[in-house]
Amino acid sequence: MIFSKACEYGIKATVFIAQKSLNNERCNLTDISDEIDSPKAFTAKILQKLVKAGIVNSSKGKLGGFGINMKDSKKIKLIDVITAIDGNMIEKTCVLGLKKCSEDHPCPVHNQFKFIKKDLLKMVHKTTLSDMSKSVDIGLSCLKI
Amino acid sequence: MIFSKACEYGIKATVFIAQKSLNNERCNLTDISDEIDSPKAFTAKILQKLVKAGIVNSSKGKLGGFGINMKDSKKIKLIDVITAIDGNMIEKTCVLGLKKCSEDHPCPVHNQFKFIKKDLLKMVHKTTLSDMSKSVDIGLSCLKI
DNA sequence: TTAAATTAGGATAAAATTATCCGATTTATT
DNA sequence: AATAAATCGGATAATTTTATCCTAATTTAA
Ligand code: SF4
Ligand code: SF4
Repeated sequence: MIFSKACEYGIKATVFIAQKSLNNERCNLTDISDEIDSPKAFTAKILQKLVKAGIVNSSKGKLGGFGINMKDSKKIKLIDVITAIDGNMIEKTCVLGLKKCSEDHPCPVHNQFKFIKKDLLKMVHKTTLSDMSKSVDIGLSCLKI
Repeated sequence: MIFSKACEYGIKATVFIAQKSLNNERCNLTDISDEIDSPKAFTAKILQKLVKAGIVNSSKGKLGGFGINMKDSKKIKLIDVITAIDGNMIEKTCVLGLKKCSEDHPCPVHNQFKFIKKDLLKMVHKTTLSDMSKSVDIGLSCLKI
């Protein structure tokens, strides 16, 4: 609901990598899928997308793994991760999925729903990777179970 | 996003049937899938669910079709239609899909998201079939294109 | 230089969702 | 009674999403 499974994993993975990067630790695929409780091979595919989108960096070989630039994690917003994986459908698609959606061509729930959508978009544009990873780091929130 | 395709069709179909019932007209499958622009056979399956859930009534044979009791349409809420088709996942599942979700076991976006979820639930519990169908009936909203 | 550990990427499989098909049943009309 | 129009319901197909497998390429360390 709202996000695809791939996107859920992507968000959790990104937050976990960012959290590790807080303490200058790199992490590998096994760490990640263990910590966020996700299928390993599938998570690998998602990480590739995030690397291509420039959200996380990766390195091969022994001591390789994934990381996120500390400076970046303050600039990267939740919406960036979502867009990298699910595309921009969160911006354009909506409850009843009309082809054409606007104020003068609304579906029967548009006026009720538009405020919720606005809040949702505001939230994902505001929340940073840094916010989320710090919250996990100090034990205020969890990534699995 | 948010609702499955089946649920989108279900909501639109229900609203259309309710609108027709406003003018004491019954409608058949062909009318419905034409008016909401949905695949006919798939829509038939969804209508069966709605009939079983007691949201719409159906009759077979010539002059058969679907209808909604006028009195009912004031009592039937959007949440009832959603639950009939998608089950109650809208109530229990959430953005990052943790297995256990609560105030003392939150994911990193729980505190931002909980208000949005609350608003969404409030909305679907408040909005009636009558509200939606009247809005379509007087041309304030549309079910396709 | 060899071995081990890692990401990258293509091919494929499994599962879930969406969609179609067809025969059975019901009902009104002729 | 026959016919036509409608829903019902089971079987199946197509598509999309989720998940796995395997090989290649890269990098470190022994
Ligand atoms: S709520 Fe508004 S934007 Fe969303 S589908 Fe309905 S008309 Fe379109
Ligand atoms: S937002 Fe709250 S309820 Fe939803 S997955 Fe996160 S912790 Fe669970």
